[in-house]
Order: sequence, then structure tokens, then C-alpha cells
Amino acid sequence: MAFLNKLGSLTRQSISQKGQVPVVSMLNSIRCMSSSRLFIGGLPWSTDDQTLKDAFSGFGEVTEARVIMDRETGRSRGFGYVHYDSVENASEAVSAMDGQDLGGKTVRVSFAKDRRPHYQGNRRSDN
DNA sequence: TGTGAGCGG
Repeated sequence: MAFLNKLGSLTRQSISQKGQVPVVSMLNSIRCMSSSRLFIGGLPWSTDDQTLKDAFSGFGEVTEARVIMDRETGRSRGFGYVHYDSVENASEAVSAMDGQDLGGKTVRVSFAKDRRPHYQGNRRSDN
């Protein structure tokens, strides 16, 4: 929560100073932080969706937890995604789990990026 | 299998 407040303050300062500021970048950052989605990298091959969820359920309400499997081999790709109902829980999970040991391997937890904007075709943004 | 970014739609 604190980082959001700080971000807001920084945003206001930037606008006050410049009058014109790359708000898009700001919004992009906010969007990234507000996604409530976490990218989980470095997962052991033995990790599955329920294991991932179980590992992250203790930090907040996990609405979605999925280990990405290779569509060709059907095996784990070694990373996954965790969705939280709250960005705060996601943030706490990042702080708590990023760089920590999970299943004997160091997992890297961060906010997810480049997710499908919507199910309308394959367009990324407003490009 | 290891620095990675989901394909459900």
C-alpha cells in the first residue's frame, strides 16, 4: 500500500513540475503494479498448479494459480502465474516469496507483464 | 530441460 501512495505522490510532483509529463509511462507502471498478477519463475519441474497455489495462498486470496505447461510436451515450463484478488496481497507475496526457496529451488516472483489485453483477436494495446 | 512471460478466446 505504501508504494502506491508514494507512487501517487511522485506522479503529482511530476505533473506539477513539468505540466506535461509522460503520463503514459506512469499509467503503464501503475497498470503493471495493479495487475494483481504475479509471474513466478524458477519453479521446480515437480511444481504444479495446486502446489503453486498452495505456496502462495498463505499471503492472500489466490484467485488463480497456474503453472505453464509446454503445449508440445505437456511438461512444466518451469514458471507459472498467480492471480490475487488484491494487488496488496500480490505485493506481499512478491516480497515474501521472491528469491525464496520453494521446492528446493529459488523462485523469482514479480508482477506479470504482457498479458493478453482481451480476447478480441490478438491486438496488444491501442497500437 | 533453467532467465524464464500464460493461448482460453
